[in-house]
Amino acid sequence: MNEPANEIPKQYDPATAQEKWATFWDENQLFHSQPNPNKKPFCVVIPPPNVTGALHLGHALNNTLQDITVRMKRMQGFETLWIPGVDHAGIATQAVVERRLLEEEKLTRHDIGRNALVQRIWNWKEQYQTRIINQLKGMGCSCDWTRTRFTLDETCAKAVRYFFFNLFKQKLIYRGKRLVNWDTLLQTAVSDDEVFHETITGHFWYIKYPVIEPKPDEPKYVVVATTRPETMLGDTAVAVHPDPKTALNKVISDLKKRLAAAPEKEKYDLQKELDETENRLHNSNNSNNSNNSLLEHLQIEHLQILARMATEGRCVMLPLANKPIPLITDVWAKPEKGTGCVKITPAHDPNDYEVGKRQKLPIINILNKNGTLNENAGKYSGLTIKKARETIVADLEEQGLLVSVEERIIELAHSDRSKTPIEPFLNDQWFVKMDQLAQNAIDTVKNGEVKIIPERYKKGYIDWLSEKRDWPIGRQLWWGHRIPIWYCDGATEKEIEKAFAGRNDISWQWDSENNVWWICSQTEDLPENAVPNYKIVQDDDVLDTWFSSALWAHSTLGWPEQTPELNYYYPTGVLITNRDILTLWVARMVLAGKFNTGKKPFHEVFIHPKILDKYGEGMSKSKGNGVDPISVIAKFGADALRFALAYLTTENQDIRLTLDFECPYCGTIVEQTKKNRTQPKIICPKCGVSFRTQWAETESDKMLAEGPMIGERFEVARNFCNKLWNAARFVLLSLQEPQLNESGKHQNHTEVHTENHFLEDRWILSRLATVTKNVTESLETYRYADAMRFLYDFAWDEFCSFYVEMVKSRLADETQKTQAQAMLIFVLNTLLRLLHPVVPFVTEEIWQRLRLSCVGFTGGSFTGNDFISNDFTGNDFVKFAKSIAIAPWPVADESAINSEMENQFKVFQELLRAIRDVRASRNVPPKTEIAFSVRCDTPTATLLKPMEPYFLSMAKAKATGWGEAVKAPVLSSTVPLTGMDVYVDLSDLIDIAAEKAKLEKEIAKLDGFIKSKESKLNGDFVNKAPVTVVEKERQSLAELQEQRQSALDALTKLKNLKTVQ
RNA sequence: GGGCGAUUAGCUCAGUUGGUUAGAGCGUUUGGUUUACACCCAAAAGGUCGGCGGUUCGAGCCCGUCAUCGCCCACCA
Repeated sequence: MNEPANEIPKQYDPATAQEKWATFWDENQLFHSQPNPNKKPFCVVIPPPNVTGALHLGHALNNTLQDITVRMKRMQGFETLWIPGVDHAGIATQAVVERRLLEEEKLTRHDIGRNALVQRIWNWKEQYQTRIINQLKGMGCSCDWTRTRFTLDETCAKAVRYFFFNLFKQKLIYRGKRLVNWDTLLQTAVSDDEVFHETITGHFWYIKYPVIEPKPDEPKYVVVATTRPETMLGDTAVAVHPDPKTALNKVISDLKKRLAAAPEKEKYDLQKELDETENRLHNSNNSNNSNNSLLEHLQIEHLQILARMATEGRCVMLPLANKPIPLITDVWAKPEKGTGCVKITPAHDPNDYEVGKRQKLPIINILNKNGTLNENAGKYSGLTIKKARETIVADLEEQGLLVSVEERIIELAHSDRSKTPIEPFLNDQWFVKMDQLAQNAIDTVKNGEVKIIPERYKKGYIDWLSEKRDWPIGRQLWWGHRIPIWYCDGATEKEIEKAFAGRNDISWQWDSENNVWWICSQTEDLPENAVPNYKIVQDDDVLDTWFSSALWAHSTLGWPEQTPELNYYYPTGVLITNRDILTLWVARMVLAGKFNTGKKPFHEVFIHPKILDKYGEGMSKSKGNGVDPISVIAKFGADALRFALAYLTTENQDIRLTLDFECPYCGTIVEQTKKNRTQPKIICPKCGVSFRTQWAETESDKMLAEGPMIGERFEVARNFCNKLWNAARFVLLSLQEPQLNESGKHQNHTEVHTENHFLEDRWILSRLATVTKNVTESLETYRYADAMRFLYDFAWDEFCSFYVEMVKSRLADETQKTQAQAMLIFVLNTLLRLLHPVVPFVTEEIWQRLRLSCVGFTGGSFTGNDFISNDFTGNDFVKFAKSIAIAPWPVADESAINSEMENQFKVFQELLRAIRDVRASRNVPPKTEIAFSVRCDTPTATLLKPMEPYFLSMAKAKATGWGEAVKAPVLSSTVPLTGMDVYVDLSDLIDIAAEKAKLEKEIAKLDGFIKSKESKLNGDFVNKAPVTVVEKERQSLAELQEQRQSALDALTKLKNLKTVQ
C-alpha cells in the first residue's frame, strides 16, 4: 500500500487486490451490521444456494446484483445487512449423496441406515457450504458472515417448528391419501414442480375386456387403449361418456371453429384430426369389409350402446386378474380419444383417481414403493414395472385379447432428481390448506404492498397462487426437518389431555380415517412414553425444503423470537432472485411471512435474467454447462466478472454467454462443446497436452494445470478495469510530482489559458453530475445495465479520452497545476465511489492509494458537492473513511449540470474529430504538424480559440485563424460541419483527386438529406407537427444547405485550381 | 391448449414518453510504442431495425397479422 506511485504496475493485478481487500474488509468488520436506531435499515437475504454443489455463473449474477445494491445502500448511509446462507435442498442433496454412496461403495441408504446417511449428508453439506461461502467471498460479496445461516440449523429449525405448529393448531394442516408423483428410485414423492416431461417413443396397446354375458345385439368386448398396460391390474372400472354423440358433436364443432381460425401451418394437422373425429361419427362403410374390430369399436354407435349398458349396471371381465369390474359412465371418457372407452385405475392415474372418488370406486394400489408390483398384482407381484409390462402384454396376446399395438410419441413424466420415470402413487401425505394463505399472498402483491419488478412477472405469481392448490409438504426423505407429529394409537382424549395438561406447546387432533391421534409439538421432541401406557411414534417423513425456505426472510432474523434484529430489519428491502422460483419460493415466502409475522417479507422483488450458455440453454449442474465463477475470476478478476454480468442485466433479455477453454500451456482457444463441457480434462488440439477443467476429481487430473474459461464479455470488462486502473495511475503519478514553486516558469501558458481554462473543468463537472444522477437512478430501479453503460462511457470516453488528455498540458503549468490536480482528485474520487458497488476491489485499491497520495495536498477551491464540501483539501479526504466501502455515495450537484456548455464542448469534439479524420484519411505522418483554420461565427470563435493548445496536443494541429472572415488556403481539405467549415492546410500533402472525390461524395450525401427534408417541409408536416419540431427541421435544413454550399465552393475551387495547373 | 419474451451491423447486444442522418463492444480495414494504459490510441467501412398491412405530418418504438426462435404453465387413456 505504501509503494511509491511511480512503481504502480501498468496492469491491474486482480489477484493481489482481491486477497488484500477481502481480508481488510473482513478484519475491519465493514459488513457486519447491527440494529442502529440512528440509521435507517436496509436488509437483503440471500436466496440460499443449494448445498448440492458449487455455484455457477447463474449464482454469480444473482449475487453480483445483490452486492451492487447492498454496497450502494451501505454507502448511501443505510444500516445495511446482507444475510448469507445456504439451503439444505432435501431431495437434491440426499440424492447426490446417495448416488455417490452407490457409485463408490455400492451401498444404498437402507444398507447404512438413517443416522449414518444423515451424517454423511452433513459432511457433504460442510464441504459445499465452505466452498460456496468461499465462492461468494471470492466474488467480493459484502455479506455479514457472522450471521451466516443454514436452513437446517437450530434457528431455522425453531422457526420451522413454530410455523408448523401454528398451522396445525389452526387446522391448516391435514393428512390425506393423495396421489403423488412417486420416484421409484429415490423412493420418495416429488412435487409437480420437480417433475419434467420427456418425449419418448412408447406404445399404445389396444386391449379387449370381455363383456360379461353380452346380449345378442351387444358387443362381446370393450376395447380400451393404454400406454401403461401393467396398470390394468389396478383397474376398477371401464368408463364411457354418458352421452358420447353429443360430446363428439361438440368436439367436432369446436374443431371446425379452430380450423377456421388456425394459422396455415396448423391447418393440416387440425383437418386430419377433424377427419378422424368425424369418422367416428359416421358409419365408415368403406371399411366394413375388413375384420378389423378396432375400427368397429371406434364408432359412435358402439359407444352409445356401451353407455346404455353402463347405465344398466353391466360389468366387464378384467383380463388376467379375472374379476368383474363395472362399466360406468363418466364425462372423463372422451369419445374422440383412444377407443372412447377408458380403463379406470384410481390408484395410478391422477384423473382416474378423481373419477374413482366421484364414482366411489375401489382404489387398488398395485405398486410397492420400490417400483415393483405388490401382492395385488397376483402372479405378477414382485416384477418390476418394465418386466410386468412385457409379461402382461405377452399374456394378453396369448389369450387373444390384444387387438393391436401402435407406436406412439408420449410425454413421459420424469423425476427431476433421479431422471427416472414417475409413477403416480397413492400415498399418505401431509398438506397445507392454501385457500386463505394464498389469498393473502395474492392481495399483498395486488395491492402493491410487495412490488414485483419487472411488473410482467406479477401475472405469473398471481395466476399460480390463484389455483390455490393445497401444498403437499411431506417428503419421504431422511434429510430435512422431521415432521413434528407423533402418532398415538389407542389412547382416549382424556389420557392425552392428562399427559399434556397445562402445555400450550402441544396440540392434538383425531384422525378418524386411521383411528389414531396426531400430536404436534412446538418445540421439543416427544419421548416414546410421553403418553403413559402408550408408545407414541414420530412420523418418518421430513418437510418439503420450501417449507423452511419460505421462512428465510424472518427465520434468519431470529423469528419466532422478537429479536432486535427482527424488529429493526424486517421487512427486508428487496429480494433479488431468479424467475424459476417466483412461485415455489417467492410466493411461499410472502404467504409464510404474512402468516407468521403479519408483515410482508420484503418491499420489492427484483427478477433478474437467466444466464444461458452459447446454445441458449440455462446453466445447471445436471447439464454440466455450469461454469464456476472462480475459474472466470482466476483469469479475469472478480471485478471483471461482476462488471460483465451487471453490464448484461437488461430488462427483457436473458444473458447469453459464449465461453470457451483456453489451453494453459499454449493459449489456444478450445471451443466448449456439449461433449467436452462435462469432462474432467481436455487434450489441447494444438500442443497435445491435457489440462483440467472444473470437473477434475481424481488426484491425477487435479495435478494438471487448469484451462480457464474465457469469454469476450469478460475481456471487455477486464479491459475496462484496466483502463480505470491506468487513469488512476496517471492521476497518482501527476500528484506525486514535486509541487512546482519556481514562479514564472510557465507564464506564457498561463496567459494563453487564462480566459477559458475552465471550460473543460465545467464540462467534466457537468457530465459527472449528470452521470451521478443517472447511475443512482438506474441502480435504485434495478436497471443495472443502464448504470454500467453510463459509467463505462463516462469513464472511458469522457474522463480518459478527453478530460485526462486535456489536463495534461495544464499539469505542466505551475500556475494551473494545483487546480488541475484538485479536479483530477475530485472526479476520480467521485467516479470510484460510483463504480465501487460493481467493481469493489479495483476501486478500493485505487482509492486507498489516492488517499495516501492526498496526504498534505491542499487543493484549490471550487464548487463541489457532498463529499468535498466547498473547501476541499486532500486532508479531509484522507480523514474521511478508512474504506471506500463505507465512503458516502456521491450526490449529484445539479447546479453543475449545464447542457448548453455540454453542447459547446461537443462542437470542440466535432472539430477535433474532423481534423483527426483529415489526418488519418490523408495519411499525414503522425509527427507532422499541420495547420488549420475555421470559418465560423464570432461566438464560436470566442469559444474555440482558447482551446488552441488542445488541438495541438490532441491532433497535432495548429490553428491559424478563427471567424467569419477566414478563407480557405489554396491547398486545403475542407470539411463542412454544422455552422462552421474547417480548412486543413495540406500543402504538398494534398491529393486533389481524392479531395474532389471526397467532396463529391459529401455533396451527394447532403443532397439526399436535403431532398428528404424539403419534401417533409412541403407536406402536411408543417401544419400538423409541433412548432418546435418544425422549427428544428427548418434550422436543420438551413444548416445542411449551408454545408452543401461550403462543399460546393471548395469543390469549385479545386476544379479551378486544376485548370490553372 | 394458455401465458411471457425475443427477432436491430459479420457476432453479442443497447435503443427512455413516436421527432434531425438508428448506437456500443467484439470482429474487419487503415494508420500509430503521442510519457497513464497495446488489456492502448486515432480513424474508417458495415444496418430496407424478421415479412406484410394499418394508425400518424412522422414508426425500430403504437395496433393488426404472418414467420421464426426461446422460456414458463397445463394436458395428452
